[in-house]
Amino acid sequence: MLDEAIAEMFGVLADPTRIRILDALSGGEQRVCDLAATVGISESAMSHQLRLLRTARLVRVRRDGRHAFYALDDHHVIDLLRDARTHAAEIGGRR
Amino acid sequence: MLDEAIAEMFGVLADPTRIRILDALSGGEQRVCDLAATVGISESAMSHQLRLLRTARLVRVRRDGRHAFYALDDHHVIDLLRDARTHAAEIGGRR
DNA sequence: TTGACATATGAACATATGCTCATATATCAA
DNA sequence: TTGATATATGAGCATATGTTCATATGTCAA
Repeated sequence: MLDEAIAEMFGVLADPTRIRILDALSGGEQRVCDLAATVGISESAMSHQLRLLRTARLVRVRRDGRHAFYALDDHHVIDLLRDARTHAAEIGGRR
Repeated sequence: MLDEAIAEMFGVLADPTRIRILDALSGGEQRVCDLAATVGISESAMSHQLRLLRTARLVRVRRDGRHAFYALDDHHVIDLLRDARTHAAEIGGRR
């Protein structure tokens, strides 16, 4: 049953757009519109993606007036991305 | 461009069946038919899944006669699963 | 070689996913 | 309050994904 939860969280990470969003957030919190510009998708699409990331607890929101600042939720996200990068780099090197 | 590769590898991990396969393999190498029985899917489906895992370099094969023994490819796979489990457990605890 | 077993793969189908478009909600400035 | 801006969300569409069924390939025993 935990496998289901783990697969679900990997599923949220299984999209290049969302990886780019998390990359962008690794430098610190950012507003939705700035993230959209950085990543290169519409603000609507960004909102949809952020909802997924929020639901999966990969990011968290801090609201201030009419802005919403998103940030990485905890250190495990960083660890996961680092391990994934290391593995991907090794695969790439071996190929 | 690396984001694409990373997302692709997360995509391979984004399925409970494949997580169960990797779990099963964390105890050591296993034949296709045994894996199928353990995980509870047909041998055909298992073959398809193993091809995905093999292509993603998450598992490797050792062939011996008419059997094929599959095993986890490298330590990064273990690390990824461990981090994912830790994160998932924390989320579960917080919910 | 023949027949049985182990694994691999292609086609097809049903479901899931990410985007766009339209619209809703909320906050601030004038 | 009114208009502008920032974010959120529902519906719909096109594509991707996991399974089954059928079939192919390969190995061993008789």
